[in-house]
Amino acid sequence: MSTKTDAGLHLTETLEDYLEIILMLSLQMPTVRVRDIARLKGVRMPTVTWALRRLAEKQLVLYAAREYVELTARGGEIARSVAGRHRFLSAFLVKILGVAPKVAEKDACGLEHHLSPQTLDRLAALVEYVETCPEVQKDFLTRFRYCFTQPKPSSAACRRSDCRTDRARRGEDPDLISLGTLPAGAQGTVARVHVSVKRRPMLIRSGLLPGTVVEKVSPPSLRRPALIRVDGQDLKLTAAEARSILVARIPDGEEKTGVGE
Amino acid sequence: MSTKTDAGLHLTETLEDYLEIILMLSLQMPTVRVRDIARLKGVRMPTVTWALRRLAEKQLVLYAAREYVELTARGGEIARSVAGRHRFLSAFLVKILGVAPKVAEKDACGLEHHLSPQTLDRLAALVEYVETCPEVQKDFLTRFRYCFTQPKPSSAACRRSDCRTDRARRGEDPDLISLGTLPAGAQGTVARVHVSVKRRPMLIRSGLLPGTVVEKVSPPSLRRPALIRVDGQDLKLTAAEARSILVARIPDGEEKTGVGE
DNA sequence: GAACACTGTTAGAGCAATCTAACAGAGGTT
DNA sequence: AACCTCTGTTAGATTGCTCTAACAGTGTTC
Ligand SMILES: [Mn+2]
Ligand SMILES: [Mn+2]
Ligand SMILES: [Mn+2]
Ligand SMILES: [Mn+2]
Repeated sequence: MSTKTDAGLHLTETLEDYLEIILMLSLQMPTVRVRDIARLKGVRMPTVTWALRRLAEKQLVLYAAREYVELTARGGEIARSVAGRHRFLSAFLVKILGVAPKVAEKDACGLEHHLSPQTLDRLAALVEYVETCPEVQKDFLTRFRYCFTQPKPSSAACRRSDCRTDRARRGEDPDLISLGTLPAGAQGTVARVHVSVKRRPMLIRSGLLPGTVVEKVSPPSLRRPALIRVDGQDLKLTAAEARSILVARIPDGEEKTGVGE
Repeated sequence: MSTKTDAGLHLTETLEDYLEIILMLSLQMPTVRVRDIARLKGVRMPTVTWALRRLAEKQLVLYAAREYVELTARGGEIARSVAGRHRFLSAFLVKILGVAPKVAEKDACGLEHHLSPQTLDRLAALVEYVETCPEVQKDFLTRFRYCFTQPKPSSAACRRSDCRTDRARRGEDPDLISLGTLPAGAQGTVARVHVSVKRRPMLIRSGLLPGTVVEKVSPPSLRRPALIRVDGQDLKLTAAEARSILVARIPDGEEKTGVGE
């Protein structure tokens, strides 16, 4: 029964968070006080007073000075929607991706304000798919963890004749090639960063994300460090890292220019 | 070679966006002008002047009044990192989730500022896994689309003896039960919202996300509309919808209270 | 009943990010 | 030389969100 009175109501991240917090508190305690909101949000009380006035103006809370705070029907609707996205995202990060709960909690609370209905729907679909489709579900997550939680990239755990990553590293995959063997001047799009769990986040942060176009600068070698260029930035990799990063080679003549629109 | 001079540099979303835009422009044109930044960001020129001064203070751009703008080494590093997240997220939304490119573009630009390194790493891992692991990859995305793009929930496309969703709807799955047959007063966690592509986003937005605890209010029936409660909010479903929403039943005595921390 | 503790509001300030209006420089036109 | 156009800056106002300092109400304690 979502009344279509949405007309031009733009809530800022901050105000959405206040609504979410008021909902949380109203489920935990009989009455919601300014003090509790302030504590949970990590701000001072006058700031909460300010926010409550804004929310009351927009008819999202019932608020009179010095009285308890209550969500209106509309406010509760929005609060539940924000809280729902928060809970869902947090669960997705922890249960599917394996992010640490505390980090997931914080990220979820930042991300929750930037998901369009369509993206939310599709992300929910992915989770439903992974968790209910038998062909995928049998051990989708188990294998995921198995392949991405090994401390060392070439640990025996992942040495399987049917593992595409390993086959590519042995040069047996027609479509993937390691950065070690990619010729100088050639380009590829990153497909797999199969390095130690320790070093991975650092490389990821340097821009080695799946789909990123990289150019090999140094000549191919399995023994020597490799120099590559990603988004116009030079990056030096150890020989082992270069061997463990797999790319889909871009044919000569179809070179891409970094960040292009 | 990321110098660890990160010490206490908190960039706001806005300033990150300016850096990203300056990088884009510097790759498209020989010199970056205030005018172009303003146009791309959708703001007026004085606003850009203001932003450039802030960025220059933080040593992220080289900027002198009336001169062309350039990223410093540090500024370029951050800009590439933001642009990388943007590109990656956008590709994830479009290529994996199937979100419309325009929507994906906008969402990505909002989400890019709220991903911790760990979450980014794990999300990248998921993409690498889906795209390179043969057991999963063979037709992971094909099946995903196949199961979630059908206009009608019970279209023949998804009627397969081994499809868990269909088995559950026929009452043959031990762990999943439809909201139609869930008894009054019983609780379950949403596992699958298998309704028409048209109606799905509306239900999703009403809070029917995977993992959400719902309570059945009306008695079980395959023919009559169902009344359920999600996060303390009542929701009415058509009989067909109720039959197509599958939940994992929560045993009596282990009831959960909505949003709890 | 006076002192104290706790909660919450008011007043006033500051920073981030945006706008409009007005002005300044630089080049091209007549 | 005078004028026009394009670009960019300055100045000043505005909105959102936060703070501190001071004050007000309410209840507890001695
Ligand atoms: Mn939030
Ligand atoms: Mn939140
Ligand atoms: Mn952005
Ligand atoms: Mn962006």
